Amino acid sequence: MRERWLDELAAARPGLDRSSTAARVAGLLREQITDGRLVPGARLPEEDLCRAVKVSRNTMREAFRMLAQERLLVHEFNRGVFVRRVTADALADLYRVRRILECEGVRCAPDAPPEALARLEAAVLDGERAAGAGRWADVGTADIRFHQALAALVGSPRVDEMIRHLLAEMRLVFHEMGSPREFHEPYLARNRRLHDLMARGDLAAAERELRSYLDDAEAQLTKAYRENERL
Amino acid sequence: MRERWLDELAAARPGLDRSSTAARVAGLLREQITDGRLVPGARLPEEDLCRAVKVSRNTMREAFRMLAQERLLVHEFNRGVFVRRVTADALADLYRVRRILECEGVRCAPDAPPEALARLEAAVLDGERAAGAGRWADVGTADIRFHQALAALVGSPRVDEMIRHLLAEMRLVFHEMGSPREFHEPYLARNRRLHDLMARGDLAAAERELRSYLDDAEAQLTKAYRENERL
DNA sequence: AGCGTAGAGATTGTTCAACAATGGAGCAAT
DNA sequence: ATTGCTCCATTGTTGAACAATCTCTACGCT
Repeated sequence: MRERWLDELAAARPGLDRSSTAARVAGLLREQITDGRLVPGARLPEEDLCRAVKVSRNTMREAFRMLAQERLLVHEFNRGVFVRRVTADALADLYRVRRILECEGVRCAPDAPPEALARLEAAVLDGERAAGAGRWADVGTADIRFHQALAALVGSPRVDEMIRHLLAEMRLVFHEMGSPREFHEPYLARNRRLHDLMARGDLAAAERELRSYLDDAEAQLTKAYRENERL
Repeated sequence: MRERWLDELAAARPGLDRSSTAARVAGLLREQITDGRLVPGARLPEEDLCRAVKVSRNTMREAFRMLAQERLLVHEFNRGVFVRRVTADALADLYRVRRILECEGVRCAPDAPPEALARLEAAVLDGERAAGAGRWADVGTADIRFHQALAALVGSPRVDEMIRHLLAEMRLVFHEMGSPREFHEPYLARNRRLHDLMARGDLAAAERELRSYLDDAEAQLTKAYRENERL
């Protein structure tokens, strides 16, 4: 192989690449959504946002498209864009795919580079620290980073992107039902156990644990959903 | 349950929903790309296309964005949009994800509805018919439909969408190296064998066959790629 | 010849203003 | 209460304009 460092430079280029204003606007909105300041179901009127961010309608619509593709927004023709409301069906599908990708991550753990495993442990530690300090929102963030690191063990850029979008949607689900504390707390210990099983190399047990973890979380969220739907 | 037929109507709605012109334009371009009339690497100048399709630049750019999100086009800032060239690395990643999704499809076969399995067999038959008639392009189409049906066994809308995009990219790969005949012919029999193994219920053997199938196809394409790269 | 520079021309990025098309709210009539 | 109608706000789409950036050519230098 010739000039490996050239490839590394080429790979780092898009990071330094200046982004279009639409992308930056999309970033702003994404932040508002994942932080929960824009609640699911909320409508985003073009003109109001244009005035707020001081961009033209075209670029705003461009930003909308991006976020719609990420499934954070839904675009209803001739009606406008809304923050996505994840239905119970979509939630089930979300977990179906999470099971596939994250379990594959567990199976790939032996072949994964050490940094990838280190990120996994870092996420566990971050979660534990945040819980100790009572920062429950950060516990949620660490949990998401944990599962992201899990899927990243596959070592596939595509899988990375999929799981990133998936977990961004999970944030929508969390915001739609509030109460970060009760929900995230019990999963802290399970993240830790899962990580330890993998570190020990017991992949079969790790996969079982992960499956049961996801089953429980899905059941809990689905139950909460059904109750919410009564409103 | 009350008013079941209402839900069915609601489910059928998006089909009748008229689409934006941007979406239709994107459809046109998508067809040109997957049919190979637009070769990978080709540049798509905004104004030329606007004049050809008689839409404004804004809507054309909107169409571009959709296809860029599907990875059929790449959008280089201040340089324009191009038909995607799949690199060797991207090809490897493509197969990595195909292995994950399609193998999962095999494992889900027992729980899949009969229609889904029927579509699988239909794709096999279509391929065999097309091969008998010497329509090699159609053989390729049937092959893609076969693998799409395979992943569809998972029964997940998300997986369906992923595999659809993945296989659309595979078309790009095929077009970049031409010669549909030699490439698709040997896989006809393997599709048939794979289907029969699954119909017989021997999932373990089916998964082994699928993995070897994908390994061989990837190796063959990668080899062709390395040779092409010398140009 | 090889290399860096400068400027012209072309293409893209972004904005703006306008009009058509559509959806939703209110109101009248039955 | 439901239907049919009108009016208004919002979105869909267009076309033109200007700024920013790239590409290419020509030029001058060593």
